[in-house]
Amino acid sequence: MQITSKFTIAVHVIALLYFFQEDTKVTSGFLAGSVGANPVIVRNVLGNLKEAGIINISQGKSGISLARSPEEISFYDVYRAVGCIDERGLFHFHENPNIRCPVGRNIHLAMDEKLQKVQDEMEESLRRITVAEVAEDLGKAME
Amino acid sequence: MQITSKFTIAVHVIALLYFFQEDTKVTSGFLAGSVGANPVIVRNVLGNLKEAGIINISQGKSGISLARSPEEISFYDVYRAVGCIDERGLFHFHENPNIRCPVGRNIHLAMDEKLQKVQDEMEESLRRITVAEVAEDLGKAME
DNA sequence: TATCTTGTAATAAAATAAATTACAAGATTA
DNA sequence: TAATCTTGTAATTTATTTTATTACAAGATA
Repeated sequence: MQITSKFTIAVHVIALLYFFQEDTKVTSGFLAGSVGANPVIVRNVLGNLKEAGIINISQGKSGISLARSPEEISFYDVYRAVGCIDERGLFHFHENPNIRCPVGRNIHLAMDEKLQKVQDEMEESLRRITVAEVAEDLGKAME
Repeated sequence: MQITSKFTIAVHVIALLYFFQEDTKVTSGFLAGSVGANPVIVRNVLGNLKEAGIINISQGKSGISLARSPEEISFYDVYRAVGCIDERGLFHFHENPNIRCPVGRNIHLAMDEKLQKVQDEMEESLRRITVAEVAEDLGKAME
């Protein structure tokens, strides 16, 4: 299992905006060209990012742009925006434990809190990284 | 995306062994009955756990049993044993960034280390939880 | 008004996960 | 030793999820 590529696509898109929004009218086609994914996928990601208040979308000459600076965009913000994880959580619990078995009847209860903690800590890790750090590394590599 | 249910199945199986191995000849059929999954799925999980040195498998009257105590089995041990995450890692990187774009060319490099750190920290969280804690909570719930 | 772009629905294709069927081989025990 | 039970595993199918594609209406601009 893996976290959907919508997440890395979104970070890639934000980095593109950071480097190109000043000089270029950025469109979904331009972004899709660098990402190497279908423009509709990119447009969906863009819709998610807009809804989360991370970017502005305009069909006019201003094009697509960042709504806030990369320092203010954490990996967690992006991960939430693109809906990496739904209400079912990070772990997939097997569906049909036998309730006539004392272990089967209680295993969900006994594990849920622990699995939630792992997920919470993972999300905490994502909060500690910002897109600014990616932009910085990109800046160095692009020199 | 979600981590495969093989993980929760494996923890469930280990808990069953803890509570039943003394009194019962535990077979894959017995385990599958409590888990509510196909016996072949359970047998595959059992094979993984055996390979990791977590359980013993015998076709004789001793049946399937724990090779070490629940205190010595962390969630990480189980997660590794059942191969939740392959060499590609927790995050799915989009496959075709455009190498003619300076951002597309370097985005992988700029993100990899950060994503790896998130994964490492998630695995560290898994190391801090043992199956003994699950067994303890089960014991309480089963009273 | 002609053109470009976004938003979105509907499908389709690809990848992954889980279930199922089938059966050979190991171990037991009667 | 023969009959039975169980594991290990391959092959196949089904279900689910992810990604791509096609199509087009509607917004914005020049």
